[in-house]
Amino acid sequence: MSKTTIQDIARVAGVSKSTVSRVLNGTAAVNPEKKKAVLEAIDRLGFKPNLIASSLAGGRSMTIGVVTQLIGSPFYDTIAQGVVAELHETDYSPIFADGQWQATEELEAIQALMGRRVDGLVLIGGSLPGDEISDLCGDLPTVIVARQFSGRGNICISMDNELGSYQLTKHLIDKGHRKIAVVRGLEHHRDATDRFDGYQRALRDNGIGLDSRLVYQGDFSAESGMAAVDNLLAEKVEFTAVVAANDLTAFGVRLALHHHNVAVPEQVSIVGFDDQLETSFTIPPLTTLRQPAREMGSQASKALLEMIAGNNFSSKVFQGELVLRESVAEIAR
Amino acid sequence: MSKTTIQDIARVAGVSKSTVSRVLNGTAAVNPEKKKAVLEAIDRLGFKPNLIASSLAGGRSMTIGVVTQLIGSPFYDTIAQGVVAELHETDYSPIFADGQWQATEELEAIQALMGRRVDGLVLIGGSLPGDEISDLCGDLPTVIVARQFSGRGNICISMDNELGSYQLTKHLIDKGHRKIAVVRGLEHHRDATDRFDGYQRALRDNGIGLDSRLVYQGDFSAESGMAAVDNLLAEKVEFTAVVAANDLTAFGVRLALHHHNVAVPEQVSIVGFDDQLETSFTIPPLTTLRQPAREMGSQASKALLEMIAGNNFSSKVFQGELVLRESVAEIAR
DNA sequence: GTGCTCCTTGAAACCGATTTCATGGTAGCG
DNA sequence: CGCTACCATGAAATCGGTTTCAAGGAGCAC
Repeated sequence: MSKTTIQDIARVAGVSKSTVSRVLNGTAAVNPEKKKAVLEAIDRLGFKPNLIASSLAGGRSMTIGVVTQLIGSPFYDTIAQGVVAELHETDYSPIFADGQWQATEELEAIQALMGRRVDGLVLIGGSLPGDEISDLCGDLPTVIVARQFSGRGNICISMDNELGSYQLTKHLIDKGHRKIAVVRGLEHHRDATDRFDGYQRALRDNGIGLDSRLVYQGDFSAESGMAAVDNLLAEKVEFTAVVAANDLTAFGVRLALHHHNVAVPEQVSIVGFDDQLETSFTIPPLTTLRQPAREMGSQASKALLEMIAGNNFSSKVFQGELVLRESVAEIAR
Repeated sequence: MSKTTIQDIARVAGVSKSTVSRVLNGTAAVNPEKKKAVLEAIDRLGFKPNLIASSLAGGRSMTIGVVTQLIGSPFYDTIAQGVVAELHETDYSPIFADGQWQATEELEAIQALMGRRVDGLVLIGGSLPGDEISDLCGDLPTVIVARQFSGRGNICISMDNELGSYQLTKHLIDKGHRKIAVVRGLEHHRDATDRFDGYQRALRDNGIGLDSRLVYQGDFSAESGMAAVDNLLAEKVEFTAVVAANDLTAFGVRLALHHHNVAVPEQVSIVGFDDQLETSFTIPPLTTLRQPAREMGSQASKALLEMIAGNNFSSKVFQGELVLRESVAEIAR
C-alpha cells in the first residue's frame, strides 16, 4: 500500500503541500520548475493520492451510487453494464447496493449510498414510490432507469413497453392471427401491465375482442410460459399465436409446445420481448422486441454526469425495435 | 442531504464529539443517560454519519473493490451477483471497476480501486499475470474468482474446468459415442484450454484417438458453434456428438444442425458447459455441466471478509455438476 | 478522612487531502 | 523611481469523523 502522502511529495520536491495539490489538480498556475520537481517526486515515490481524503476535503466523492435489484435478469444486468461502461471513461466509480425488489431493502440501499456521500444515484428498476425517492434524495442528482415515473422532478430513462407490445401484437395480427394468447408478466409490475395494455390496444384497434381464456397470468419466468401452454391446451382453447411477457417466458412457451408436439411456427407463432442474446439461437429463432438495455444504462450515466455538471437533462423514453426472425408464420384468414 | 454532523449531535445532546463517536461505534462504555440523549438527538436530527470522514479517520474504507471484465457473459455476471449479494449483509459496499479483458485496463482498474483505499479486492476473471497482481496488491487482501493461479500467495476461487469437460466427454463415451467433435473456446483462454485438456484425457482414457478434423477452434460465441457445424458438414467429417465450449456455443451448434436438418439428439448429441438459465428450455433441453457461479461469487466475498478479519483462508476449487437433460442419446456401438 | 484505582468524559491531535488567506516578489505603468 | 496590481506560494483552516491522552469523579479499602 502506498503510504506516501502529499506531504512526502512536498518535502522531496521542496515545496509546500498546497503546491503539490495545485499540480495534482491544475487548480492554479505553478512555476514550471517546481511543477517538474513535483511530478518527478510523484513518479519516484510512486505516489497515488488518497481519494478518500480528497473526497472529504473536496466535498465530492467522485462516486456514483447504483441501486440494482439482484435478480439474475439479463435485461437488468445489461443495463448495469451500460452504466458501468459509461462511467469507465470518467473519474467516477460506481458503487453498488442492492434492493432485491423490495421497498425496504431499496430504501436501505439508497441510505447506505448516501452515507457514502455519492455524487449521484442511478436506480435500476425498483419498487420504491417515486415521491419517496424524491424526498429521500432531495437535491442529489438521481436517474431512474427502466422505470417510468409519475413522481416529481425525477429523470427517467425508460422504454415504451406499451408500444413495444402493441407492435408485436400488431405484427401477429398483420400476419393473419386473430386468436392470440398472452402470457402476462409479474402481477402489479408496471412493465407487465404496460405490455398487457399494448396487447389489448392492438386487439381493439383491429376489431378483435379480448378473450379472457387467452390471457394467462405469468411472472416473467420460463415456467410460467410452460404452464400457460399446458393450461391452454388442457382447456382446449384454440390459439394460433402467443405473446409472451418476455423472451424467457417465450422459451417456456416454445418448449411446452414442443412437448405437446405443436409445431412452431407452423401451428403456433410466438413473440417474445427483450431480445436477449440467446433468442437468435433458439429453434426457431425468436421474433421479439429489442430493448436497448446497454444503451439505456449508458444513457443513464450520461444523464447523471450532466446533472452533476449542473446541466439540465430531461427524461428519455426509448422505443424498442421489432426484430423479425422465424418464430412467426403467416396464416390464411 | 443531511448536513448534520457529529458536532451538531454533540451540541444538542450536551456531550462531546468523542462521546457521540463512542455511542456510534460502541468503542467504550458511556453513561446510559447520555447515550440515550445522543440517540435521541441522532434520531431527531436525522443524522447519518459521513462514511467518507469515518473512512479517513478510521483507516478503513469499508469498501470492497470488484474488478469485472464487462463482457455480457451470464457466467461472470452471476459471479458478480454472488459477490454483491454476500456483501449485502455486511457493512461493506462493493465498488466496481472494469478490466475489459485487457491487462492494461485491468491494471488501471486495480489502481483506481486502490486509490479509493478499498479494504479488499475481488478479481473476477481477468488476464493480468498472477505475479503482477501480487506485486500490485502487496498485502491488500485479494481474492481471484473463476481463474486458477500459479502466482504466489493469492487466494483463488475457481472451477475444475478440466474435470468438468472430462465428465461431459466421458458421459458421451459411456453413451456409445466415439466420433466426438469439439468446439474449443477462446484461444489462449485458460478455461478453454483446460476444457480441451479434459476432452482429450477422456478420449485417451477410453482408447479413442484424437482426430484433428473433429476439433474446431471457436471463441465461446454461438456463432463459432454454428461455424463449427457448417465446417464439419462441409468437410463431410462424420461425428455423432459435439462437446461445446460453453452453453452459448452449444446453442449455435444446435441451431446450425437444425438448419442442416440433423436431428438432435437422434443423429447428433450435444453437451454444453455452464448450465445457464436458458439451457433447460432449449429444444431439446441441454445436457451440460453446472458451474456454481453465484456460489463462487459469494464464496469469494466470504473469503475476502475472512482475510480482512485477519483469518486464514485457502483457495477453493469447485467441481461442476453434470446436469443430464435431453440433448444426448445413447447410440449402438 | 485519606489515598488509591478505575471509569467516564472532553480536549486535542490526527487522517490526507483542498482551499482560503496573507505575504513577498515581480511586473506594469505613470 | 514609486506606486499599484497581480501572481505564485506557503501557512493555516477545514472537511467530519476516530483515537489518544489527561483530568475529574466515583468507589473502595485502610
